[in-house]
Amino acid sequence: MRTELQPLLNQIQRYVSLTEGEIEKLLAICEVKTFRKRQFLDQPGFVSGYRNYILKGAFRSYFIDPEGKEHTVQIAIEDWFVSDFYSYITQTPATLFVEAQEDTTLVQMAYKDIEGLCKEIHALSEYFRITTERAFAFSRHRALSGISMSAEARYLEWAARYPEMDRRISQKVIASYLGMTPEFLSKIKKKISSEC
Amino acid sequence: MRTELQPLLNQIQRYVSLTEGEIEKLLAICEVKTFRKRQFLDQPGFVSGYRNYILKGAFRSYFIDPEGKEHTVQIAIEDWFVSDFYSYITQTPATLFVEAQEDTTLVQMAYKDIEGLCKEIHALSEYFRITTERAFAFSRHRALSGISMSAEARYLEWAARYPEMDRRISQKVIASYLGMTPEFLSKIKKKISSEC
DNA sequence: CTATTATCTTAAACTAGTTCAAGCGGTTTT
DNA sequence: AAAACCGCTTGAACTAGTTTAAGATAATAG
Repeated sequence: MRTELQPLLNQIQRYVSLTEGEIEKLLAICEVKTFRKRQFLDQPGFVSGYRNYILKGAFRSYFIDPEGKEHTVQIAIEDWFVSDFYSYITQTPATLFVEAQEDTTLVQMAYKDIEGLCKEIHALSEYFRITTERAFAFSRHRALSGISMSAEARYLEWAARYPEMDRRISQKVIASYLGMTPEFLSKIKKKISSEC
Repeated sequence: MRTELQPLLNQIQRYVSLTEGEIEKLLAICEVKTFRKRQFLDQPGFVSGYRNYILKGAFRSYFIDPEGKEHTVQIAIEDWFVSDFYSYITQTPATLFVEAQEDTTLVQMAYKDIEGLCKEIHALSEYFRITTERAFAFSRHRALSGISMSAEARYLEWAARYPEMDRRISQKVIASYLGMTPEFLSKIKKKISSEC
């Protein structure tokens, strides 16, 4: 077996158990790919064809609004799935850029292969049902707790929760992820460091 | 068969097909309940026990932030599912109020019954997998397209998309759903009506 | 039908965060 | 080693949306 795929199998088997035969079928649709820093995984105009599970590295997804401003939608490192999920689910052209922030290795599973296997393997369908329900619930929950927070509180909470990302990702990207200007984040960091 | 449950079956069979036996098992876990205007379906401190599918009426879910302000999270009418989804999924006490906006009839399916049936019936697991994936993708997509919009643009787009809700739901609730003060929404509506 | 309470409107003062602009180090390209 | 570029900082002017407050209108209970 390709041991490099073990992290993906571990992730899935945290939620469901697969038989030997099912594991084999799953591994058969997996492909490992590498991306260089600044390379795009998805980009506007192209349909997002894969679910991508990060083995090593970091990605971010972002879009550019009508006034030309960048908005970072997701920051993903090891053990996260990343893509323009709307494009993947609807199989229509992407609106997001999904860009490597470091040299990255990931596992790709094609849309049709996943859909086929979900129809065939009940446990896999359950894996995606359960994890997507959880991801949906958590994402809403997080969005809500952010709603009544100041920009400073949002940054402090996020940095405490994802110190690894705070270290590896540029301040400009973090600001656009947290919904503020880089200038304002700079001011916040100055204030924080002067306070303690 | 209980014909009042037909809308729910239609909704499910838009995505998957169920055998006669599967339909029977599903209907066996469904209960129809009615709520009076202003009655709570979920509230902070109590675990959300059901998936609720609205047959007739309207609900909204909201929370109260540390400064005492209400934020409406979801507005739901006929054919929508409604609950404190985070509480339902994690089976921990709710943080949201889910309150009837009109006298409402809905179908309730208990958490344990659903989880049991999803393990048993592959098609049902697929129904929830597919619809949750879509709901997740669409909710992110909508959140993004709202990000770079003014309060006025958000209201105009929302009202054009959900005219029915715009008619039935109070302006105060709509404002808190769209993330602005009722005063500001009032100004927007005045401006709109003076423009055309 | 009347009293009460909630919703909607309007306007003036206010603020969190943006925009613009300029300068500073570091790093990639030539 | 220069040139061009990128990310970070700093400050002053600005604005979309909030806050506060008070009056007008509508809904609901008794």
